[in-house]
Amino acid sequence: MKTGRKSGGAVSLATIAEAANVSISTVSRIVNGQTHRASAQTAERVRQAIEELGYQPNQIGRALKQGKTRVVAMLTANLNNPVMSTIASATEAALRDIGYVMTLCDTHDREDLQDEYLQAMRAQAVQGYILVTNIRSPGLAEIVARKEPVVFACRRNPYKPGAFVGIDNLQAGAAAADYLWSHGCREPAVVFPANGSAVTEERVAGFCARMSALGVPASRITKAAAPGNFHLEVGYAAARTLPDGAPWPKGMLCVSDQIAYGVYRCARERNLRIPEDCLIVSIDGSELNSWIAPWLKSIQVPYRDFGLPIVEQLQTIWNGGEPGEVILPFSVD
Amino acid sequence: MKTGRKSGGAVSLATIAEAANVSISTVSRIVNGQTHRASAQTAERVRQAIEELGYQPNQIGRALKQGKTRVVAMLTANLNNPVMSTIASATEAALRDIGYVMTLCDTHDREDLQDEYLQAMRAQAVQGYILVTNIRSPGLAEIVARKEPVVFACRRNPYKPGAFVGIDNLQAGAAAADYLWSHGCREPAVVFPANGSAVTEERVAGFCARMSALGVPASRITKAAAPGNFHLEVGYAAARTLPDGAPWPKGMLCVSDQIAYGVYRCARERNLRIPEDCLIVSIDGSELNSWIAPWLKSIQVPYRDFGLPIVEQLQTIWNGGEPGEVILPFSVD
DNA sequence: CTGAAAGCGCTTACAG
DNA sequence: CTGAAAGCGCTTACAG
Repeated sequence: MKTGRKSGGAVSLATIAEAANVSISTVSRIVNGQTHRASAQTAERVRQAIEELGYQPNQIGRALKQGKTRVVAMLTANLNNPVMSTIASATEAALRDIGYVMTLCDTHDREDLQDEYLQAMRAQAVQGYILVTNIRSPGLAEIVARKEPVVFACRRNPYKPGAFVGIDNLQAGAAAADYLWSHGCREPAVVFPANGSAVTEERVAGFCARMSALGVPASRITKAAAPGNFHLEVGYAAARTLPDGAPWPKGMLCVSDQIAYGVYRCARERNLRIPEDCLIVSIDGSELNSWIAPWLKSIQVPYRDFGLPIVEQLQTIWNGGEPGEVILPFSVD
Repeated sequence: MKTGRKSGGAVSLATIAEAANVSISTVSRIVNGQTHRASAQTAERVRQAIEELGYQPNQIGRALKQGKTRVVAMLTANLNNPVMSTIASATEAALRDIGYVMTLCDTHDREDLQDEYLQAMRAQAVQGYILVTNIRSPGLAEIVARKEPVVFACRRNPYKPGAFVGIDNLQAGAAAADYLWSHGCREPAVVFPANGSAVTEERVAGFCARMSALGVPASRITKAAAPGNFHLEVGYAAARTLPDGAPWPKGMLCVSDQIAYGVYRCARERNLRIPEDCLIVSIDGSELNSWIAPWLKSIQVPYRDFGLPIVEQLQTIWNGGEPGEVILPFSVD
């Protein structure tokens, strides 16, 4: 009886087959749970060999044959933003539950990096793409045109309607307006990125529309904006456009938590007390706020709950279905 | 002349070979840059076909043949911790620069999840593992025993010496002691996880040793600890063990930024002013501090610089070398 | 119940 | 300079 194992070689189906004195086909079937297609004896012998030799199926071989890698790529604009890392870890857990692995790429909001990763992931033959806060890019356009399975989170597919998980940003902006209004604020400000995405634009629009409905015309809303991709710096720079010396508006919407943090820094530099001098509302609801940003009122977006619907959308696409939009509820308190 | 492409099939080497009327071998060589091994004409014809048909090499086929996937797995305890996400994004960039892809897994500091991911990554035939803040687990012990390429960051390999990237935690603790001492603190406190890792233990030990050398005996150092994995909550719970009503120590080392945030919450609840009532020093130096935690003095660990040495260690291992420890400098201001 | 064979996409001696 | 062939580890009709 041979040792059943080439020295140095990894443990493969062939190793097990030899050890258990059966064909590769038989081992394969048993490994894949088609245990009833073999005699109890054979199955047992194979199981023993697997146990003894510590066999684990090589997914590369499997992937090549089946054309399915069980790998999904997530591209995100900035891992250091808690919004992204929360979505990432939630999605990863949901994928793991269905036996998939997630590869995570940080595009730094750069078109060239987004395309580079898209291409690298394609070369890895991933089975799907998840774009969290995408930007337009030739590579993305191509992926969409090729009808690859792709789900968008936070920001919609910029090229055509399709799978999306997010919140109603207009409503979130409106909720911020309600909150400030109910706290007596009649001349609010709104802080946002000058060259912002649809997301921030909608939040601003929803805010202004609701304020208007409440009797506060757009002319009485101070707009503070600044260019840039990184919201911390955008918030800071935007706040600095408010006249120094003059009092700030009594209430303010910052379109993201990070923007609010940036504004806070500026407020500190100007010796303003938050929230006494200016009530700041933002949208995101990062977990960290309750620990170190108690001065911030942040509308909670359930990013942790994005994972499941994202994966469900992916499955819908894989099954040939037509994915739609999943709009999750935010909460104000 | 045929169309050169099976309908529905993906573009493979064979597609290109047929289109350019050469053998698969030839296309393969050209794709891999062995362009001098073909005539200029042939090379040109192949290049054209590749261009026209949009061919991209399938890494799965390549991986199966070569036994190299160009994928590396990173396992991290908690993606939501900025420390981890910073290391992750830095490492990913460094890997990308050498043509590798990184898969990121969040173990939530759980032994079972760590092992599950280790196994999944092995099945994906990754070429190496990077463990950021590992914990002991049977699967990890096995990986180490099998001598798989593995690099540890922050926490050392618990099973034997080897590749490691981190800082000198004893010295960092000592630096914190110096800082508090130089600010007049003679009866400090130290806050840490009760069942902490070697990292936090060393920081505490370094702190106490230096304090002792400065003439502050261990008996005059208040120890506040609490169990748990999540430092925010650990810090909060530990701070609550300090007697309410009584004044806090004038200075305090929190072994991580997150611990400090937890302590801060408790301080707020007790109407203490930070840093006026208690000067808090921590170790990590997260970027966010300057924005929303100006009250915190944090010793900076250059997590962003971990990426390169981590990748270099991996390369050393791949090349059969003996990796050592890379100890990076922290900075106090 | 079981096995031989083809083939997924690629690389790599080897032969010409 | 170029191609035929073997083989990486797996799955899957197909035949017995």
